[in-house]
Amino acid sequence: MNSLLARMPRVLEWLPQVQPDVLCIQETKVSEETFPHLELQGLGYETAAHGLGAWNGVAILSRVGLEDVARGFAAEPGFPDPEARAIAATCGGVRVHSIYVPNGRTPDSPHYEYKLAWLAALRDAVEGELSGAAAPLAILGDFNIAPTDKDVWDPALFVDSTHVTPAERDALGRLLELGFTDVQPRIVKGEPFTYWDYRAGNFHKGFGMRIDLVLLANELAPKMKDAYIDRDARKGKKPSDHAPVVVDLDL
DNA sequence: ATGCCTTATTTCATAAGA
Repeated sequence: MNSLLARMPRVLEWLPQVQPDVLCIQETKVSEETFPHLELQGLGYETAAHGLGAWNGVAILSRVGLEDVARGFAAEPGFPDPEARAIAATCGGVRVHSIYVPNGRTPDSPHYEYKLAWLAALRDAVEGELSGAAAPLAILGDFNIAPTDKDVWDPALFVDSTHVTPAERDALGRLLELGFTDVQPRIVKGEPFTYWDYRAGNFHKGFGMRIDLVLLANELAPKMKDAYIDRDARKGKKPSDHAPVVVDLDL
């Protein structure tokens, strides 16, 4: 979102147009009290938000039920206190997680160690949830990891940079090993990207990354009918720097 | 045209994003 409040005009246009049953958003930059619950409920969605204020913030919108909301997860690391980076709810028979993985900044930064610790703790929390889970899991959000070199516009520029290091990719791999599929959306204009920096005309040059992922429990993957990146949402007036990933499941 | 950073805040400068 890069601020839900700043993005509301786009959200109010996009939601009725695409009409997802469930929407997971990240970087809302808004507290739960200030979250625009009523406006979104007016479009037919239940809302669950987790936010502490100016930074981070995650939420789930659903029109197919929103039950057993959990904010954060077991043993979630902080910097130093836990931030608002994870929320989960059961929607239409799927246990949905909306997550915002710490950025990491640079591999020599304490924020990078925090990122790896957070990912390891998320993996453990998901493993715990899988034992005796009543509903299949889906983990969606801004992972701040490009899974492969194909997921960045110029891998040579990213050597030794955050988002592509083996440690980050391994952390994602350990999550996937629990039984998840990294959904590969349809390619639009030859790009698999979900994020383009605002600066230097990167969007128009095709300088992007695929860092917003949808991880489906392997049992859900065969039920997927379509997946695409809504690249058009990155265009126009006051867009986010990320584009939505849309996944269609036949449940 | 898709159009060359944006947002929030301890606000007119800085931190953060990735």
